Amino acid sequence: MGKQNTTVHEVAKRTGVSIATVSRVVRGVGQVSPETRQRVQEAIAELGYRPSRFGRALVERRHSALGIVFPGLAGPYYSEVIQGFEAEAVTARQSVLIFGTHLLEQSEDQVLDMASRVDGMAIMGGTLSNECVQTLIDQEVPIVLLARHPMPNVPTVRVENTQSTRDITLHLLTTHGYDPIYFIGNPTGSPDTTDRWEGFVAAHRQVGREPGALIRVGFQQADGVWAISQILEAGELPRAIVCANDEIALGVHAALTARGVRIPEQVALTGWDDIPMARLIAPALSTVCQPTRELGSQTAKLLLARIKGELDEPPDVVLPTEVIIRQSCGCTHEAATNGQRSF
Amino acid sequence: MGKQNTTVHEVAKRTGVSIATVSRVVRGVGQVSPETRQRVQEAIAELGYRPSRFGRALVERRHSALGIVFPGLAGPYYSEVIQGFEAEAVTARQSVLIFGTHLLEQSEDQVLDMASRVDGMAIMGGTLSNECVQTLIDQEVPIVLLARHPMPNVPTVRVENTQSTRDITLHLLTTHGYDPIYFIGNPTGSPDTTDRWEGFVAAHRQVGREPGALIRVGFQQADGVWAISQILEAGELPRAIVCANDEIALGVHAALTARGVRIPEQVALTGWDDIPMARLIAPALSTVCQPTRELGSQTAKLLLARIKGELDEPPDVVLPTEVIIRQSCGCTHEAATNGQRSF
DNA sequence: ACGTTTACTGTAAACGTTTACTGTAAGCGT
DNA sequence: ACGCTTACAGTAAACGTTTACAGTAAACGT
Repeated sequence: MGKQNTTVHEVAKRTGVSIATVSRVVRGVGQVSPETRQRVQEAIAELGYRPSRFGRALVERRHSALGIVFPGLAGPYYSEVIQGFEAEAVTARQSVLIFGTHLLEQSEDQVLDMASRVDGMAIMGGTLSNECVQTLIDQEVPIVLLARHPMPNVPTVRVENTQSTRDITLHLLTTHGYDPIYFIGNPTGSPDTTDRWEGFVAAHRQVGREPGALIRVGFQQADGVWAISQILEAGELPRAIVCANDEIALGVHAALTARGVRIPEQVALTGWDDIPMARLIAPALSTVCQPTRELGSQTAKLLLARIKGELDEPPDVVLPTEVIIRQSCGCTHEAATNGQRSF
Repeated sequence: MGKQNTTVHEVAKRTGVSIATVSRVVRGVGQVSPETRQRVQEAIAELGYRPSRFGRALVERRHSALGIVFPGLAGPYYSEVIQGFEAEAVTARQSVLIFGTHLLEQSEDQVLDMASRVDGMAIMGGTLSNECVQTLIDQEVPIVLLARHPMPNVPTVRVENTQSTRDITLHLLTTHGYDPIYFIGNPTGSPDTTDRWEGFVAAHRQVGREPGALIRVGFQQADGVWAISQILEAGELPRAIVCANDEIALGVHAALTARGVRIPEQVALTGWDDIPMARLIAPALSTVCQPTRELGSQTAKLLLARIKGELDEPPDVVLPTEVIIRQSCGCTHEAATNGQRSF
């Protein structure tokens, strides 16, 4: 709204009716005679009138907008989740305000600011400190946690991480007999990764082995490359690598390929997310598929219900994931399967 | 703001002062005796009062927020631009509302909606139809175009595309003598790509040759993979490939490597953007570096000036780019240079 | 002692909507 | 002709701020 020039009053004066009538025409409610409606609509068109969000929001006491705060990392995963969220919001005639923290610490103020522009917000992953989330709760901002560990009395939507990562790690350990297996990712960087690391450890315990080394890096392709250089600098390559997500795995794949290391003959590899590129590299990446889009849409649904006050007992929705076996783990093309559903 | 319970009135009543005084304390302007200030601040803390955006925005007639609409594609380029934009906005104490169109057509309504929540907006690339932009202009929404061809009377920020793409193409054509050279990307998909394709064609004309084939695909890694399968299906590989961006080049790189095609011995390759992964693949990617972050920050600066009405003649800012020669074009490590600045 | 400045605080009018309530005239059944 | 319903339209009071203006008391200079 550039200048916000025209108001109901001007439309009313021009048409010779009261502002109440104009308001009724604009919103299509109440009773207005066809000819009056017609005249008002003409005046609206001529003057280019658009109702001010200010006035409307003030009296309606709501913004008709949802917020989502996410780490702001590039990559198809985040993009997909947000699309799912938006799609659901749009059908409920709500706008979506996106805020990417870029993993910066000083973003608390900005989050609070966003809270004053929306009717409720979704908080994705470990983007915000628990104190910050608590502040939001104290201010009675309706929130739902997305891909984050639940907090008391807050609805949560996430995917099953531990069991599926345990399964895929067990696949490497027992089906293929690999040893040692490294984990690349930062378990303290996101709740999802925390759980995946836990699954990785659980698999090793289950077969009575010590978990392999943890290479603690970020979430992007470049981090995967960096991890490999770290590993090589430190000594030998492991027999297999479990990556916290596909982006890292893509970086690892590129780095290993660049150095002539053969996957999976020398080093086997798995990812997480099943992004489009996963099936396009050679060998195709064994990974875990999560319902990314549904994650977003479920979150939006819950948030909308929360705002309406329809949520009695805040649920902790855990969506199922699926281990996808391709070739990077060492399976042959024929053996590859899209089966094992976790949770 | 969940319930937006407390108002100035309650704080005022509790403290025994008028709402004007409360307002003065909150905003830190005007004269208030230290002890009154103290009492008011205590009441504010106790009641957890936070001023309502509604009321404030209504009387101040501004949102204190900037909007940015972008394609919503995954990848570090967009992420960087937005970070630059946000950084600048934050220093001007403005919030940023992000809207990703996801290249969907039906987004006009949502853009208009966003326009009613911000004081001005940046429009990135070919995300919006010209009609839609014109609607915004007609509604006197302050806008600035980002990585898009200028429109009359609208400030624009973009980077130099044509000349640098011509330069890097000429490098392949003359320094290396490659022929034929293909172009992978969609010239109608974004204004940047339009200009890059133009530079590609210009280079060929300049040496009296016909431009090689255009493989029209999207902007992501998967599109690069797909392009290679298309090319192979159609017949021979070209001697070199110019990609519209680094993401595509990464996909092409992965696809060629997977098929055992040697880069640059059999097929040389260049990208655009100089994303972090560009230098990390083997051979390192020759590309064009653009000041991504500055693109975002300049845009925000211009937008802020535009909103304040400080912009007399809307400028068309074109930021310089730089050809980065690494090894994927066929240069040896020694020959690699970070020199040739375009524009 | 008196006018003038100074420091502080309050009153009330915006800002642009929505909406409960009231008013008016026409239509209708008897 | 009379009362009752119905369809339409207007009045005015919110909603939660900011801010121009006015008011009051103390301090100060002469």
